[in-house]
Amino acid sequence: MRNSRADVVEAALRVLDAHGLENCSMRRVAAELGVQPSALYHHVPDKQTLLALMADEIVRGVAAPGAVRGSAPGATPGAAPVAVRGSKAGPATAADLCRALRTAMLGVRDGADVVATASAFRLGASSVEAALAELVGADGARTLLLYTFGQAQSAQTHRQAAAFAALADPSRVSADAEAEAEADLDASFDRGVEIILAGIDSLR
Amino acid sequence: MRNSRADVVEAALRVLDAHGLENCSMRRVAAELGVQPSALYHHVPDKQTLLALMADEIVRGVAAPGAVRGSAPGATPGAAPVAVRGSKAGPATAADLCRALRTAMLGVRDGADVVATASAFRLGASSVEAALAELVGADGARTLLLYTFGQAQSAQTHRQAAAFAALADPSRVSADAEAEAEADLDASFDRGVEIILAGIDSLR
DNA sequence: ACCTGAACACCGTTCAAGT
DNA sequence: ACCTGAACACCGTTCAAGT
Repeated sequence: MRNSRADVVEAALRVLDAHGLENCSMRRVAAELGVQPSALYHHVPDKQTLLALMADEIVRGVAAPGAVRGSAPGATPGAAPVAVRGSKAGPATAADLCRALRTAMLGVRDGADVVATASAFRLGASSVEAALAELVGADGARTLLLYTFGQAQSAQTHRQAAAFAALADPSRVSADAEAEAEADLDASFDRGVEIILAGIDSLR
Repeated sequence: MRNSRADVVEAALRVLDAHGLENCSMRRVAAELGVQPSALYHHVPDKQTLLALMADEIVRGVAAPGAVRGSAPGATPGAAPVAVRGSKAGPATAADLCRALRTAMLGVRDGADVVATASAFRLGASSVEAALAELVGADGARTLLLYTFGQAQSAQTHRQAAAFAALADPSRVSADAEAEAEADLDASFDRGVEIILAGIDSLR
């Protein structure tokens, strides 16, 4: 047995993070595994399904202080495992969950696009939605979730544009300015979450 | 003079609406115009730019009860012109603007994806953002806008999944059920906007 | 079960050349 | 200015055949 489905998803995430969604082709994933393109179709029916599996992997582990779904204790092979802030079995807040989801999506190149495209209809991030719903109700959960998607996508697109601009003109790009822009994006996200939470409270 | 840049954008939007983003290739757009693929590069530097122009066209006219930017009075050739509700020169509310933006994106197949991908960094929908900011402030505007993006994308993805399911099994799909699902999505969107507006008010 | 090799019908983009 | 024709380096997916 040479490769498993998990190997394929892992390799695909490596290619995604290194080369972006645009260049994350079946052929490149196959090359990453040292295998012919056609071999992938033994593990996965098509590219769309592979993208959905990648999205699941990116988002996996976000909604879980204690009650995870199906992950073996030691084996977390995919993207960086994201811990919910203050995850000492303490009750995570809705804001924590949203931040963790955002961090997970921003942790892989084009991760927000992959998750937004693949997961919105097939659930995917639905364990997060369920956790949020328990804290703030169904409507609030959905609002927070969709805002988080939109903001992550926007932040990631901004990031790429900045990277592209830096490539074209490296004259006046400091690491400081980059970090500052990133901090602005983070702060903007937090303010949005604050607004939504205030709205949920005031309508309760 | 055979074709203008506007002709190319128009043709591309026709192909998009008919065949979806996945099949909206430069070669198909060229075929739609009865021209060789290479001819497009006389009007547009690359596909990414064409997508950005399409996004602008989809969103054009949304933020405009009176003060439009650059559209000649009679000529609106692109996608369906979207009027803001109660657009009798009356002051559009923030909710109206968000609904109009959503309607514009949902009006073209995969429109939300095109706008979200192409416009987030290059502004694009920024005239809408400016109009919203005047009504609810910068943070509120951004929150509403990103929520609207996320919700429209999710709604559109749902729609496609439903269409796909109907193709696979047309046995029990009523037009009623379809309309009902659509109405649910609309209502869910409105509740999200309500929450955000309440949050903006309560933090003011 | 897992993979190779070859093929099919496509892509975006470039570039010389025509009118 | 606008377009053609040909080419280059790619795609996703299928399918017979190997082990």
